[in-house]
Amino acid sequence: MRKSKTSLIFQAAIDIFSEKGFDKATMDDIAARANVAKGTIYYHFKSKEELFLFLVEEGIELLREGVESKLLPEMPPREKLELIVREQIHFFGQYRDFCVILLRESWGGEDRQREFRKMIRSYMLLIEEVIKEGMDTGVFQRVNAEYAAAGIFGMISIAALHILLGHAPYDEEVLFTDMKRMAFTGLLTE
Amino acid sequence: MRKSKTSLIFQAAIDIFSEKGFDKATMDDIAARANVAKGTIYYHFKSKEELFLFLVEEGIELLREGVESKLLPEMPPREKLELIVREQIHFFGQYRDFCVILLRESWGGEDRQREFRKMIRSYMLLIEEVIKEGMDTGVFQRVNAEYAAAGIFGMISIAALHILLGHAPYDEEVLFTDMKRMAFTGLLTE
Amino acid sequence: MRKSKTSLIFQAAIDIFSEKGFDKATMDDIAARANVAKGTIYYHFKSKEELFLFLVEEGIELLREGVESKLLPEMPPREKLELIVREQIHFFGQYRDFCVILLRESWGGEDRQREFRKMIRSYMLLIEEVIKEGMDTGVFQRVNAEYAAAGIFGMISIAALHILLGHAPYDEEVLFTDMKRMAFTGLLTE
Amino acid sequence: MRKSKTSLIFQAAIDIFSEKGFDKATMDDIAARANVAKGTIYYHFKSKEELFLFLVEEGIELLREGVESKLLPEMPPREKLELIVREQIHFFGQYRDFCVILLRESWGGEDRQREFRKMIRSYMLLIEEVIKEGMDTGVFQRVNAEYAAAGIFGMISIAALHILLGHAPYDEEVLFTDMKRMAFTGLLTE
DNA sequence: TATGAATGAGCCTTCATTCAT
DNA sequence: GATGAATGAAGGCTCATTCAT
Repeated sequence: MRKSKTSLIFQAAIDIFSEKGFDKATMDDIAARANVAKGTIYYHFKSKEELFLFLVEEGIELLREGVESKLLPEMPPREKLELIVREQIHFFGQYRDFCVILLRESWGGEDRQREFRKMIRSYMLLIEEVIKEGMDTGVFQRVNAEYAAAGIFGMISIAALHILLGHAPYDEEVLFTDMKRMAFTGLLTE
Repeated sequence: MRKSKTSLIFQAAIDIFSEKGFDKATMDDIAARANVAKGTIYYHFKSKEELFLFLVEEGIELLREGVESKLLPEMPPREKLELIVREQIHFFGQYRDFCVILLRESWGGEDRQREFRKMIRSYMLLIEEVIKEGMDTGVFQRVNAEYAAAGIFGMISIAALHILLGHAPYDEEVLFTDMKRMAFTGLLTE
Repeated sequence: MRKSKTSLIFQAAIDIFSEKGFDKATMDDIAARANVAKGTIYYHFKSKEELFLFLVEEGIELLREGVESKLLPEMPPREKLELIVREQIHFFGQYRDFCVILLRESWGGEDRQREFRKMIRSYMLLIEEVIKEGMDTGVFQRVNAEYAAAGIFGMISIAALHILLGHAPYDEEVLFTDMKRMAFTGLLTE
Repeated sequence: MRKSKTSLIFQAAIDIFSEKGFDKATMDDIAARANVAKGTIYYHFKSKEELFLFLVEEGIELLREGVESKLLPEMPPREKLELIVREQIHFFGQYRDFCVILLRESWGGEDRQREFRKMIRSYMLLIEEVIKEGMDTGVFQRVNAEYAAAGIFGMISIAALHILLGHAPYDEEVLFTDMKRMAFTGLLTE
């Protein structure tokens, strides 16, 4: 038996939570998927809430670190932003279910939701820094960097989910081309 | 007695659903907020699900019609898109709670969620049409209009929500300026 | 408008109660079937219980009076019993739904159920009297007349319902022949 | 702790269901009677319906098997029928509450009721077989065996219940004597 | 470590009954 | 006489959590 119980549960939780969302998912579901007794989950995680929080934390960290590790200091801002766009699109394709969770569970006034937004914010900050750098070096126009970062994150996220949850195949290349164009030059020809 | 029970319930439902989300909201909550007996809700709406669906339908319709009625056929596409950006930003400020609901409950595989995405799609189509018109007349670059529409909708939505749920005041003018710039010319100075 | 509201409700109640039984039937069902407002029922009957009681009373009275009026004093007991058997079989065929109600709602410790059994007992007494008369004149064997009356009532009732609720057609003639034989000579050939 | 929770619940369910009938009985009632939490019932039985079905299944099986196991192939049909009459009377005395349930809940068009009638039919078939055997060997008169079986079952059932729910004591011996006489020779002296 | 039986608070929904019109 | 909107008590069922083993 290679897998520890903890990671079995973790994997099962991702499956179930993304399939059903936080509220509709039950600990029974997760236990069954992980092939452990329900009590065992409580041995490894304090509560449903904690399990969920842990899971989302890991997910966002995966996205943030994945992008951050590829952002080399010497890259020009333009290249950095291009990389972010590409990576986020790729991440959404790869972790579709997690992304559904993220977009679903981050809005509202509960502590958990505030917590999630904080995590997302830590990712947005990456974008924000790049935008600021670009503005400072004169390659980017002057905008409110926070708004712009949120906008770019949202643009990619919603477009990606729109496709992933629709019927069309998820063509990363086309999506990347269009999202890059929108972010860089906008729609106007002139 | 000015207010009909139905509209009392309707208002209370918006409050509660946006505060707690569909699953956590209870019919008791809504009844209490509306100052009616729980049974009264069921006299006017068949179920929690139906009440919710009705509410979201109305909300999206309000957004869509509000925008559509202002889009005059003779406007140039550029002006149309500008109007859309402005209106959507205004709508989010005005119906913050409803918008939280919308962004929260539209992702996932349940029928209800699929239904919501269809409604959102009907709004996105407005944007899509304008983009297509712009591409045809040569003022907009050639992109996948569906992706672009989803992207613009997402950009505005997430940026708006980001502010609305944060601590800063919701400055529509600034947000409008930046979102318009992003949509039209993108970030690059050149 | 020939029909009084009262009788409209009465008819609807028979339909609904026999279709669904006392507990599953709702006042809404009955009101809808009778094409009156729900409040109207309460104008004519004090409660669901009372409506039901009234209805069962009428039904049993119909059976009892129907039989009693045909039992002429000068008939020999044997002929009387034969008539009872025939009439009860006919009644079950004609008022199948009501008979279902009767057999369904008469057993248990509630007041209503006790009341129903009293009504049934008033019918059984007809049978009991005939049996006693037959024993007195020597044409019937000596048995506990009360038990025998209950037995005959049950034999016909259950056999009739068995057929009526099964798939076979309700052949009154065959049933009558067999029930009469069982009651008069039993199964033994000798 | 001798009693398993399951059998505690089972016993409580018999009590409550026979006291109040299927519809009026509540899971709260049963839980209270069994001294378990309501959730515990649902841990052992999927639903109220299933609990009830299980209970009735067991009961009829008890009756059927009890009788069947005593019916030796070499017995003459007359002796077999006598045994059936005796056993059924005994069973009704012993499981009065269950018998109330049975007679109460078997009539109507719901699936559950149809299911119950099927179970009862399996018992009636025992009687039917004996009657057919008797007709074949010439000791019983020729009748519709199905009707006759239903009739005998009903005769005993209703007579037994009539006594059990009345005020008189349940004298099995007298009842047996009379029911046997009715089944074998009928009421006529000649 | 791991289990799974047991718990009980909480939720959606139904429906007999009332009452202002 | 008649209506139907409104009520609120009650019931079936779910599920996160606990705990004895």
